[in-house]
Amino acid sequence: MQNDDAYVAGEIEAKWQRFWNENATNSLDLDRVERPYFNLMMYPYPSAEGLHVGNLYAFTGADINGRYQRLRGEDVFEPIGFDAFGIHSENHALKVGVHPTELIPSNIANFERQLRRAGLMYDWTRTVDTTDPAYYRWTQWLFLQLYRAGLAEKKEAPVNWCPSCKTVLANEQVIAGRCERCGTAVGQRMLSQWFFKITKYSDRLLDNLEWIDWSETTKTAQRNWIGRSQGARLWFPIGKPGVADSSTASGRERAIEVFTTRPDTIFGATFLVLSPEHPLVDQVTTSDRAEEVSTYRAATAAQDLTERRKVERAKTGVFTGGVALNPATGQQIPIWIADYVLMDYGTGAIMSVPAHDQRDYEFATDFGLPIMPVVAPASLVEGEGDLTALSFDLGSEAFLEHTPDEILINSGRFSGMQADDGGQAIVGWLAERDLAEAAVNYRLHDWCISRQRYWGPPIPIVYCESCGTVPVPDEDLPVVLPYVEDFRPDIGGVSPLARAEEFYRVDCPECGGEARRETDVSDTFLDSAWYFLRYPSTEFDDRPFDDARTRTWLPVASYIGGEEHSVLHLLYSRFLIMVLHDIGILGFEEPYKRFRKHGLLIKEGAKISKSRGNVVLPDDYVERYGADTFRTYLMFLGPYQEGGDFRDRGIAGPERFLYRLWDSVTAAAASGDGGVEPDTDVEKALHRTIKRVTEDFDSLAYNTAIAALMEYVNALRAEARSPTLAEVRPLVIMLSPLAPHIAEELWERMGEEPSLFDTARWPSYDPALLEEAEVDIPVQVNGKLRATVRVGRGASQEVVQEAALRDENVRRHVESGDIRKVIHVPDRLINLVVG
RNA sequence: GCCGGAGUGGCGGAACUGGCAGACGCGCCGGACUCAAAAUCCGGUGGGAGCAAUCCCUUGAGGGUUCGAGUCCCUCCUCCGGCACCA
Repeated sequence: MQNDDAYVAGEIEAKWQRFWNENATNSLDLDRVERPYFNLMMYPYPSAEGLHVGNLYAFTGADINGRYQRLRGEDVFEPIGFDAFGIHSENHALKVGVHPTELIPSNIANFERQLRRAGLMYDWTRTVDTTDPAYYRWTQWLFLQLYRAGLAEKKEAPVNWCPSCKTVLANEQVIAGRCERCGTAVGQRMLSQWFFKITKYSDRLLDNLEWIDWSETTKTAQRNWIGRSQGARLWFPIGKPGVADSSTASGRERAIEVFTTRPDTIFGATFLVLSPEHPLVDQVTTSDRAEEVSTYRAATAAQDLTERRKVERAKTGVFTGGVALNPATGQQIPIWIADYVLMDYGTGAIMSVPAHDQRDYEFATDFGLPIMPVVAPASLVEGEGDLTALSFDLGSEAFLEHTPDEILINSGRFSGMQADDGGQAIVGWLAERDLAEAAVNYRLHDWCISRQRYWGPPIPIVYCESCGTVPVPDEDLPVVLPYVEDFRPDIGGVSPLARAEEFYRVDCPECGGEARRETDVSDTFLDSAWYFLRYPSTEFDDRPFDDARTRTWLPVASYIGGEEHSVLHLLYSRFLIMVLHDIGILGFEEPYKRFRKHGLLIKEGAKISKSRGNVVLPDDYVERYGADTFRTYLMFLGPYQEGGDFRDRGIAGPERFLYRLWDSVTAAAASGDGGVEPDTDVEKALHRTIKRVTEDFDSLAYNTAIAALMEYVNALRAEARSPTLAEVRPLVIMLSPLAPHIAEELWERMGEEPSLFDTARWPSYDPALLEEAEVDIPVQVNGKLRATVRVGRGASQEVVQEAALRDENVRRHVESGDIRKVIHVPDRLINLVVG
């Protein structure tokens, strides 16, 4: 039989989406708010394929938080935008042969359609599109802010070069030696590029992690990326064989600087190794070794970066013929070059301590260099007389333990000291001759932001013969990206814009003379480093962000996004906001008050990817089951912050749940509250549910929140009567963040004023109702469960024990001996220990 | 190698500060409705022994702490993520 009142998702969802649009339900007056709550989610790259189920998973979880906070009385601002510049978009445009200026608008339109259909609470009056000149004008302005603050500089440096994308990449965009975008092995080139000096902020980026409220895994990833190492810089004077004298050696002139985390091992440094690219190589190389050295350097230069950085590879290297003085021992030690020493970490040179570094050990073994242990466990050298001339057998590898109970040996007057203390003492001692200082080294590099590509904001700089590097004046912004027919990248490392003469030929803003524009564009990650600042100020075209608006809405209250951006976007935007804070533009230095990563969605145990052919298209599911069911299903799959496994069959659960809930609520709407006595059991169940759902929503535990709602609906259905409105009204409110359309419809059918999100308030629970008058106490005998007894809440041990001993099964197990001990946890458990 | 996170039924996953392991859902089995099927509804469902009451086993493996361990400690294995010839 056809039920007129049946739940038809498609119709209901269309109805409420229309309602939200017509009534501007999801827009708010940003200047008239009491409790601003900026609910941010990572804006998508608008791909041609359309919205990915992973996008929707991310957005839905964030949207639920936004709707929940709104019901709790927050003034929630939930915007969305499009990260439409960048290599990703451009590569796709190249592939399909359509100009990005045509492609992007249609992709964005498609995304918007899909997002609207999915029932997200976006304020569509405030979107951001990074390719809009009204937006990137301010991206360029930000570049100039950094330039003026001395934090942007152009320098010749070895940079990562992707031969397929034909552009440089930031370190953060090189994953395991390969291009983040296309997977091609990345090489190195010396090019003149614009860098942002993010390394100046290393310590602050690290230190603030202590107090910001972020997912712990994301913080860890950032810590690893910044890679702070505590140690020392040491200088090894370059010596001519037979000439230099350790007793007089001092100062840093003509010395090789190394960084080490283990200055305590310097007495064991038996040779130095320079990176083949090191600038002092020519200086130390003797004429008889010159040919071999240059051959080796050429071979290294020709090598693939991925290949070079493989740990398992056998060590190679050559002797330069040069020697240096070990400033601690006074001995001459040979200087080698080897490609296992990297120019882009530390100083590009190392002191080699083969006894206590596995790499150095292998190198020394292969090339017959001396190995001298200088650190030993205290237990090993106990009772030995002269620690200054002691050795021990290393076996076939370096001794690396580095525990507090190790002492120095073979280390002159430092022998016998605890290793770390000794290290400090040695640094102090060498510092007297200006040959050492305590130092910190970072893995983090300056952020290379130049891209030799087309699809990005032109870097707003002009080069003039007489004035040099000249920033484009603010009033001349934006430097509009010109339409060029042929936007293909150039193998020679020049931007496509370098072929557009009408673009780059320009008068110098200072002297009016002939000048040339910078033809590189900036990295997409600069666009996304600040987009959230723009959302509250989209209507202002004379400023990037309005002061008052920014004070009201920022920093962001809640940010939710994928972990893949732990070290790219999230690090860059923290850096940028710190800079803007320091130059007095912003009043805060961390952009996101709370950040939570969402998990990864997989399908039937496998990663979702195009190559696997298991891509899930949200449109199909939304069409078939409705957005509400699909949203609920996605959130039910597993803990939101850990991800879930998408299985087609599973969607039946949430689907049935919504049908049953619909039936219960429409039945209540039909019968009303009249004539039914309040049922204390149902009431208690309701209050328990409110507590659980509230706590779960606070911690983004949507899967268990849904389970709690299911249990409550099951409890309602177990009653012989129809539920009352009082029993279902809070249920509908709690459901609404998950399934907003059906909730609106039921809210209206219950006689309430739409929109629910304006007229409803999140329910509260009465703690008194959570407490049962009687509780079931598990009874254990020797830790094994033997019965449960029902006693009054707060019953004493005597009462519980007596009740327990009335149970036949318990008596049987106690019979065997005396009760020696009783563990009673009030209202929880009793354990009789029988011996 | 270093740093994080995780291993629980046939499956996805629950379990607060150490206190009834397996919530909720999928699937499966049985029943009702139906000429039949789908849908829906009701009941069952970790493994083993037993007619049953009940008992034994069970949270990656092995030890330990405890009256009591999925949860804490030690050793190990596997998987996922980050970093990685990083000095």
